Amino acid sequence: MIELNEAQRIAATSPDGPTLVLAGAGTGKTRVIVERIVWLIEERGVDPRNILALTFTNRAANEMRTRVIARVMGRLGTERLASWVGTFHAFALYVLRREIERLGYGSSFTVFDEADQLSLMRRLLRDLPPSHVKLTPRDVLSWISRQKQDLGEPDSAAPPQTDAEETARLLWRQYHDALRRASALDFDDLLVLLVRLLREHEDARDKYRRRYKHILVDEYQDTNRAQYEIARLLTDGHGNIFVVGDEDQSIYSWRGANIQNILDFERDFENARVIRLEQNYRSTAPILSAANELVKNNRRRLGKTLYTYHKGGEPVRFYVAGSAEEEAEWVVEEVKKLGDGAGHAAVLYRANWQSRLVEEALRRRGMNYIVVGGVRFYSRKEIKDLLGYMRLLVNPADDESLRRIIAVPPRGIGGVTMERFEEYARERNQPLLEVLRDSEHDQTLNPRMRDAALAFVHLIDDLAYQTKRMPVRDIVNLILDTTKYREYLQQSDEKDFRTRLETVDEFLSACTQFDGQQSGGVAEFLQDLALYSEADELNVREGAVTLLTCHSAKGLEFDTVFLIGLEEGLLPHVTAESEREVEEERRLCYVAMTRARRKLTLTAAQSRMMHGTREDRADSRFVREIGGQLERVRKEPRETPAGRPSLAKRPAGGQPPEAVPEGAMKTGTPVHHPKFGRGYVMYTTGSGDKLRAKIRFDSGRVAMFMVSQSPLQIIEGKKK
DNA sequence: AGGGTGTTCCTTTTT
DNA sequence: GGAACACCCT
Repeated sequence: MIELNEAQRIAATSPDGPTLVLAGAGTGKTRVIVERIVWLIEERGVDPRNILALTFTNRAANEMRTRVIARVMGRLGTERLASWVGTFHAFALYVLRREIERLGYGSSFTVFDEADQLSLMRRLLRDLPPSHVKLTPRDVLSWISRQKQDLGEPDSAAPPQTDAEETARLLWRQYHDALRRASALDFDDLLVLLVRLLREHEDARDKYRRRYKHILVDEYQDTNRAQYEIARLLTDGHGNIFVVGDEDQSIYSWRGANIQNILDFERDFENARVIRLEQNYRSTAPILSAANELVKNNRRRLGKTLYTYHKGGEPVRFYVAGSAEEEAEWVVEEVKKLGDGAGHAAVLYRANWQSRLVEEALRRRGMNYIVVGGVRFYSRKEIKDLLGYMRLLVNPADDESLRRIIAVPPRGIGGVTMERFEEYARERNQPLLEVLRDSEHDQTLNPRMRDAALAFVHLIDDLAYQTKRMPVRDIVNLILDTTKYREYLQQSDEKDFRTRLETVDEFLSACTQFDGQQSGGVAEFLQDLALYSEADELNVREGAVTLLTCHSAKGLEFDTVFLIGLEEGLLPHVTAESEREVEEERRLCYVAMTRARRKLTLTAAQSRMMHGTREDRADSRFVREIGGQLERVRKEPRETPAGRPSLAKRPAGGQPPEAVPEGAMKTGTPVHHPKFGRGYVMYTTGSGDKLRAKIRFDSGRVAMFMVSQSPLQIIEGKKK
C-alpha cells in the first residue's frame, strides 16, 4: 500500500461490512477509494468483476478508473479493469438495456434531455384549460423530478394540498403518459426504473447482488432517495458497502440529494464502522482556516476540523470592484501576472452566465482559456437536428424529435398543417409518424398537405430501411445527404454557417470514434450520448486558465483560485431563502474555497447588470463570516473612471449631450462614445426614443445603446 | 409556408 | 443577453 496515513490505511483496509469514511476536503478521498479497490483485488483476492464503484459525475468515474488501472497494471498486467466503475445513471442505463423489457418497455428506448423535457412540458401547459393555476415549465419539471427522486408515483394516494399541486399532479400524469407513448425515459426514470426492477423482480435482484459483492459509493452525501435505494437493494444480503463522503460538501439537494443519507448511515447499516479523515494535504493554513471559519456557521453537520502541517502561505484576499466589468478586468489582470502559472489557475463562479465578462476580458488580451460546461456541444442546434433524425429512426414513436425536424429543412409542413395532425394524434392516441402515414387514406385532407406528409414519411422510411445495421457515421452521412442538410445550413444562416459546418464535422468524428470503440448501434450511441456532458472532459490546454462553476469544480484542485461574485443574491443565490438553503450555499462557497492549493482570492462587484438593468450589489454575508481571515485588496487608481456607464452618472433629467437627430444613425455611421471611444453602427432597431444601435468600437468591443439616452455622438467622415 | 422583426419574459447549480 | 412567442410581410 502506497503512502497512506494511518486513518487512510485503516479506511482502505476496512474489513467486510458497512464502512463510512467521512473525508473532509483535500484529505485524500479518491485515493482511499482507489486504494481500497486495489486492496480488495490484490490482498483479498476479490475478482475485479465483483466490484461496483458508483460516482456522481463521469469525470469522477474516469479519474477513478484511470487511477485504479495505473495502480493495478504494473503488478497484475491487467490492461482493462473489469470492475464496473461509473455514475449511478450510467449503471442504471447499463442494467436497463438488458432488463427493461421485464418492465414493459422496448429496449431501444430514448433518453430525453432537458431540452426535450422542456418542450414537452411547454406543450402540455399550452394545452391545459385556462382555469388551471399558472405554472412555469421549469417549476413543474423540477417538482416532478423531486417526486421521482423520492420514488413517488404519479397517482399515489396523498391528496393534493394546493391548487398548484393539483395542477402539477395532473401534468405529471400527462408527462408520464407522453414519455410512455414515446417510449422515452428521462434522467430520473433511469434510477426509478432500476429501483423498480430490483424491487419487483427477484431473479434480477439476485443476479446483480451475486455479481456485485462489493459496492463502493463516492460522494455519498449527494445520494438521493432513489440512489440510496439502489445501493441498499444491491447491498442487502452481503452488507459490503463502503461509502465516502463529506456532509460539508453536500451541494446537490436541488437534485434531490438528501444529506440525511450520510447523517443516518450508522443507523441504516448496522455495525457500521466510521472513519474520519481530517488531515488536509491540499491547501495552505490560511486558506483552510478561512474555509473552516465559514463552514462552522452551519448547524447541520457531523463536525470535523481539518488541519494541515503546511506552514505559512499567503493570506486569502478580498477585492471589491466598482462594477462587474471591472471585477472581470481585475481578475484577468491578476491571472496575467501569473504567467505560465495561469495553467494551474481557475476562476470559479456561482452561475454559468458569469463566465461571459471574464471570457470577454480574456479575449481582449488574447489569453488562452478553457470553459468547463456551459453551452454543450450536444445541445447546439445542428447537432440536435441530426440527433432528431437519428432518434426518429430508432424510435418512430418519438414525437418530440419529429416535431423538431419536420421543418428542418422546410418541406411544406408548417404550423397550421401540424396542428391538424397533432389533433388526430391526440384523438387516436397514435404517434405522429403513424398519423402522417395514415393521411394517405384521408380524403378530407387537402392534397398539398397530404403530399407533403407522405413525402416526409417516405423519407424517414427510406432512411430507416437503408440504415439498418449501418455504422453510425454512415447513417449520419446519409441523413446529411438525403436531407441536403449542409445546403440548408448554408442558405438559412449565412453568418455563422461555417462554424456550424465545423460542428457537423466534429460530430461525424465523434460518430467515427464510437464506431471504432463500441460494439453497439445507433440506439446505444444515442443512449450513451444522453449521459455525456462536456464537463466530463477536462481538457488541459497549456497555460490556459480554467473557468467553471463552483458545482463543477467539486473534486478538482488548482494552485490559484479566484472566486468571483461574492455578493448577496449570487452567493448566497437569491433563490436561497430558508436557513437550510443558505447553509447549502455556504457549503458551496466552502467547496469553492477549498479547491485552492496555494493562493485564494475572493472578489465582488458594487454594481452589475442583472436581467437588463444595472443593480447595486451588497457584499455577501459569507465575506463577513470569514471576517478577520481576509486581507482586503485596495483598488489601484485608474486613469478612466471605471465601471458604471455614464448613463448612471448623469444628473437626473439632464439632456444627453447633443441629441442625435432621428434617422442619422444608420449602418456604417461613425460614432464616438466618451468611454469606449470610436466605433461605427452595425445596425439599429426600434424607432423614436426607443431607437437602439449596436456599435462596434475600434477596441473590438460591441455594445447596444439606447440612442436617446446614451452619450453617443456622430463624428464626421474620418472613417479609419 | 416561411422569414424577419419586435416584445417580453427570465437566468442556479447537473445526470 | 438570449430564448420563446407574437406579429407582419412576402
